[in-house]
Amino acid sequence: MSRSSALPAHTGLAPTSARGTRTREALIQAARRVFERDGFLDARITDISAEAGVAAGSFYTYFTSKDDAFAAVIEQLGEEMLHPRLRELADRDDPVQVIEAANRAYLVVYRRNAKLMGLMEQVSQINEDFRRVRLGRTRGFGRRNAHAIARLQARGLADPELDPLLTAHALGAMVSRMAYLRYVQRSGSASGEELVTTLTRLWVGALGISRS
Amino acid sequence: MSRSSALPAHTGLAPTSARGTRTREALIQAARRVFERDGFLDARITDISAEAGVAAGSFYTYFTSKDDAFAAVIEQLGEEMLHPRLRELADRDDPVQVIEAANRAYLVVYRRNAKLMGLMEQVSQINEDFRRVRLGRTRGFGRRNAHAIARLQARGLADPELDPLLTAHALGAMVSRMAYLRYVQRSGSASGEELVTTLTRLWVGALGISRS
Amino acid sequence: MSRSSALPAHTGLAPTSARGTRTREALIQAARRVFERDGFLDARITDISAEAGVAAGSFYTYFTSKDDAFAAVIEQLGEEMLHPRLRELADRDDPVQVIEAANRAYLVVYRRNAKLMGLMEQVSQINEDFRRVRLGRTRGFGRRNAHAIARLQARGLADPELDPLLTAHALGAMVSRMAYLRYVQRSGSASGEELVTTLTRLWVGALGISRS
Amino acid sequence: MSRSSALPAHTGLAPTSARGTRTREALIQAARRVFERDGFLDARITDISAEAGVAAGSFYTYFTSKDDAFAAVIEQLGEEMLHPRLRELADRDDPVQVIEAANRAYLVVYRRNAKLMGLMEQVSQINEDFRRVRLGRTRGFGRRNAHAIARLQARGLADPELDPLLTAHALGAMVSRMAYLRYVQRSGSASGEELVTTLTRLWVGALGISRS
DNA sequence: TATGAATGAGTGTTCATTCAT
DNA sequence: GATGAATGAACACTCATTCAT
Repeated sequence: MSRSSALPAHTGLAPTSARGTRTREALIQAARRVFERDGFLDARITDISAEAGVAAGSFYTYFTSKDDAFAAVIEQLGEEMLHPRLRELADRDDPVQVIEAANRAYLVVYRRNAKLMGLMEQVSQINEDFRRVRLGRTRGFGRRNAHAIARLQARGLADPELDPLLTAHALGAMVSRMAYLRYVQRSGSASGEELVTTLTRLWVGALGISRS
Repeated sequence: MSRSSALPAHTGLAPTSARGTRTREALIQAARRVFERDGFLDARITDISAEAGVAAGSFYTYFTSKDDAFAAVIEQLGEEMLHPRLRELADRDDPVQVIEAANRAYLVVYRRNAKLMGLMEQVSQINEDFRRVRLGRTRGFGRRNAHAIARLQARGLADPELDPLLTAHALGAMVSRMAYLRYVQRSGSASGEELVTTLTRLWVGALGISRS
Repeated sequence: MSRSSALPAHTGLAPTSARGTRTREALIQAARRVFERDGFLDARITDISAEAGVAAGSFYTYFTSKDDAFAAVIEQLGEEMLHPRLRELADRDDPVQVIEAANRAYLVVYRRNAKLMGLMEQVSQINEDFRRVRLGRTRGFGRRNAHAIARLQARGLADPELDPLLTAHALGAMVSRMAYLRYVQRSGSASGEELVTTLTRLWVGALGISRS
Repeated sequence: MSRSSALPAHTGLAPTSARGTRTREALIQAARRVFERDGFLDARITDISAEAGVAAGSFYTYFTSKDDAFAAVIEQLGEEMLHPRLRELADRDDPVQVIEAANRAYLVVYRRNAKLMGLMEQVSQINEDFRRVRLGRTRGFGRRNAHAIARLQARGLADPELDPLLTAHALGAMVSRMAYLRYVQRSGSASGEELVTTLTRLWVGALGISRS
């Protein structure tokens, strides 16, 4: 999935000179700082320009709007880290270990990018384009995890009664929401390992995986 | 729990006359319609006044701000319906039935108030006060459900290894997020009963409740 | 000079009942308090009504506007106390004593009504009507004092070269401005007696009255 | 005395380009015209912008508020011309000539800037900051003139009984108030020279300077 | 490319005043 | 007379976006 189809269209100039590349990069970094500091709504274009050390007008040399700049910031995150994924759930692997590894990896990355994840959450509620993009990603991850769950069912390792897609969405939502509550809202005092342990145990139980 | 402790302070006049009560009520209904139609950010005070059939200034007779009006709209929801709750988990009841009833009740109410629930989600991302209020409620429900889970553990019906509070939060988050995705984002095509069935099965499995 | 010709026309109802008289009086007292507390510009009609313990609309039963209410407040002062006046400068009196008595009397009254005098100063700068009224009074006092000065000149007691009217205005302005600076602006630390002594000495010297 | 200590803080941008300087200057001139025409309270920001031939928003590029713009207008006056001052009262000079020169100079400047002086008077009654600034200036001039009077006393030329500071304030107030009445309020018909003659004679007599 | 001044549409908010009850 | 809810004109101010230099 190319970025251009996933995120709001970017129509600012693609920098051709080294100087341009530098300015653009400075603006993206500045935008990230300002967004994280003030939130998306309160972030002003002039603040971003000032933070980047360029004139107000220069912003529009590289971005068409605040949304556009936000898209550029988000792009850095990479889509891979936006959802927990049961990678490489090879048939010979221990599913519990795979689940635990996926949850741990997700939480670690989430925590490291907590400010930005919170921003994503915020902007998704404000901007229709981002909401759509985000929903698309959520569905994609749901499908992939659903596939992994179906494999577990086929191997007789998971509760065959469960709808794989609904289950994948529900368990994914559980993990990402807990990460949001803990690392963005700073709710609770659980350590990362406590979260991993509990969430994994919930996954395993929910999927009906026997702990042999 | 008194409203004043749960929602941002309201400082507009409390109407003393019947006419005032009527106008205030008309404004709240109008605000709800405008919020649901345009979203919180795009809702304009004048639109609300116009929708209520009163002069622009009359809005300020009853509300101090858009936030204040939103709080009045939300108040109608009542806190009880904002989270799934394991009510009356009496020791003699079948826990599976209790869980299923709680999930069903929650999803039904959520669906009926989907627009408003989506607004809550949005405003919580925009307004610090609402975010705080919401987080407080989430924690309250978490504590209560944690208590119910601990009871199940004490009765030997639920996995004793699980941390009751984390578990309560995680499973609650799973349900509310699925409701949000299905009824606000309109993602997927699952029926309400399919959601109830799957979510309940996930709860039961996750908690390690044996289906006798 | 009748009040009605000197102050902005009052068109509110003249109260006919005892109850009406009481309400009107309460509003005047409330207006004075609010004006003194908030200044003329920041005083709101509703504040005055509230301070008087009546409904907002009742204000207009007795006054047509904020200006009108202010006029009613000012009326209490009486015009006599607004300027220093050389009263009873009988030919047989010692002019120095007369001047000193006039200055002392003025300063004492000014000090007692300092808040209101400051308001007068303020409103005169804001409201054309009051400015005119005030200027008319100033001129009236100037004429009367000019007459007294001319009498002193005729008796060979005052510098015959001085223009009586200009002199009367100038010395009057000196006293009233000092009172304003000291009691409204709270500038300086001079006592009332120090002011009287110095101002009187300045008058006497300025008029060329020999201290026999 | 730096401007920043004397006038309310200015927080608008300082123009860096020639164009900006021109626009700012145009706005100040426009503000002066509008203030003089409509008075401070009735002057609207949009009128000032329109008068300057710029867009409404441009006002805020250079000023933060109406107060701020007024401060910029006033700055042009310069503090020197705001009060009569006994300059260069060298010991060998004839004090009467010095006093007369000071009064004449003050009245001439006052008359030339009468509209603005009236505005100062008005705004000082409305705006706390300006009131304070103005009072500070009044005190400064009072101190300087008090010093000059003390020198005259030391030389045996002025009444030694007079308190120099009170006297300086009183005589200064007399002159500035007469200028206000004559040139702002347009009271009376005295010519400038008549004012100078009378005021100087009053000063000289009040100070007890013998006309040798 | 960079600059930064200029633009101007868009809306919240106040509060004196009116008037139905 | 008293009430207090309703009115609506009026204006300041922001800030994304443009564009001449």
